[in-house]
Amino acid sequence: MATDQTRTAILVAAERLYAERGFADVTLRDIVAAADVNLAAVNYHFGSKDELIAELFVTRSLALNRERLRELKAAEEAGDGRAPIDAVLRALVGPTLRGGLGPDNARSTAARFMIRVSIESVPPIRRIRNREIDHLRKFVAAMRRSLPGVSDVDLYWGLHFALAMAHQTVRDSERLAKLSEGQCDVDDVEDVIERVVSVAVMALTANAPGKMAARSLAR
Amino acid sequence: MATDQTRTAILVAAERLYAERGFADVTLRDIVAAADVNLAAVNYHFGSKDELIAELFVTRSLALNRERLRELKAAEEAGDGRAPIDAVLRALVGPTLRGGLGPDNARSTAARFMIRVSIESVPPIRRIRNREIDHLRKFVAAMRRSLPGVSDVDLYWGLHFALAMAHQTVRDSERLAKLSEGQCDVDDVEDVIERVVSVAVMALTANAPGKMAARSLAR
DNA sequence: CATAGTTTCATACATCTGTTTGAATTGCAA
DNA sequence: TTGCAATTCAAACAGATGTATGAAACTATG
Repeated sequence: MATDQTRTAILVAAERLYAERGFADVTLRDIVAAADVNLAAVNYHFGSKDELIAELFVTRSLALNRERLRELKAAEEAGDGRAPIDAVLRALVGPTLRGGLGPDNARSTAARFMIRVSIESVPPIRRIRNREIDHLRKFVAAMRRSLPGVSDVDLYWGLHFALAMAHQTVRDSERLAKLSEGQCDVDDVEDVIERVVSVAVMALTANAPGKMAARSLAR
Repeated sequence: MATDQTRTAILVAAERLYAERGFADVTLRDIVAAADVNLAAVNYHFGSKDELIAELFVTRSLALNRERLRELKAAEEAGDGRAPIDAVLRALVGPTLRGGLGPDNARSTAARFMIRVSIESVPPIRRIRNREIDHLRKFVAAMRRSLPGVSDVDLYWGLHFALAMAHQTVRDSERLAKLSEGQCDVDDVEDVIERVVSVAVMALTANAPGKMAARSLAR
């Protein structure tokens, strides 16, 4: 039995390589070299390169969604089914940021792999990725419960912007670090989370009661 | 002379294909087929595939930066060297959003190409891309003039978030459209610009006077 | 120990990639 | 028209890539 040593070694090596260098220039031979297994092992255990990628993605995708929903549920239960909006947003962007930022050795390859996925959009994944919509809808619902006065359109935009900020921060934390010459500490993960969440909260609540408040300000 | 018909045809075809399908799976043969020229033409006119990509990127990058700075200058001149913050941000994200959104036939392939670049980070481009930092610094300076009370760190984060929202909106407007079942109209470009700008303005001004206002709210 | 099933391995295969080559064609000046 | 340089073209090249094959090695069960 041996717990599928080879299979596991391939999965680990592939995820690390994809996370580091992207899908474009990681070959099967790179993977098997890193995993120290035979070239044919990938096709034997997974069928094809695409199926290997798909399995990685499905696994990580489910794990990320599970973690998000776990945090959301905890927040909603603490508030009798209605979580404060910042808690909802924290459950949405927290897992991604926690995994993707921090000192190099602290970042999970899993999270960086997921970022790659969200960036490069390789064919075997594009098909699976539609399920993400259903997952996000659950957060829209939680946001609606939290902010009954806000229109759906604004909720969608708020969620969209929150994810945008979280993603871009993980994807290109290097540019921000360079631009700010180290003044923006992207390794202080909890601070980053609070920044993203607070901006998203403002976006959602600014024009909640009176509407048009901040919007007209920006005209 | 013939104004380099072949050269131009290649550039046009390559930009369109890269914008549509990304760098990963667009081959030289795809490009020459779309441009209706001989396979060897790319190497004859550009030297290599990488140099073709680099030329496209440099051209578009300069054009985008020029347009941003033009809008910034116009705004600052209108205000005696100090533009309101929303005008600065509009100059930053406007050109990108205007080119990358709107009905299909209105989107410039140039803008979509630039989005691809910002996503996929192919080697020949990664080297050139450092100049972007210098360009962004000019906007940080303008933001500092506009909001003298805001700390540099907050300015950097504000710029970062503004670009994040703009980019993600162009990159994945499809997901937002699907999620909202068409309720979020990403084709209304000016509305999108105002949304992005207004959120970024809030992020920058919320804790400007008293500090900690919104941050503590989100705790 | 023998045997059946699983897994590993070296190797080969077909295809696709960017690039090169050298001849053919074109455009234009003398 | 002639001659020369610039451009186009078909063809080939070398290298890399994902996959397939069939023999070898291993594992565990009877």
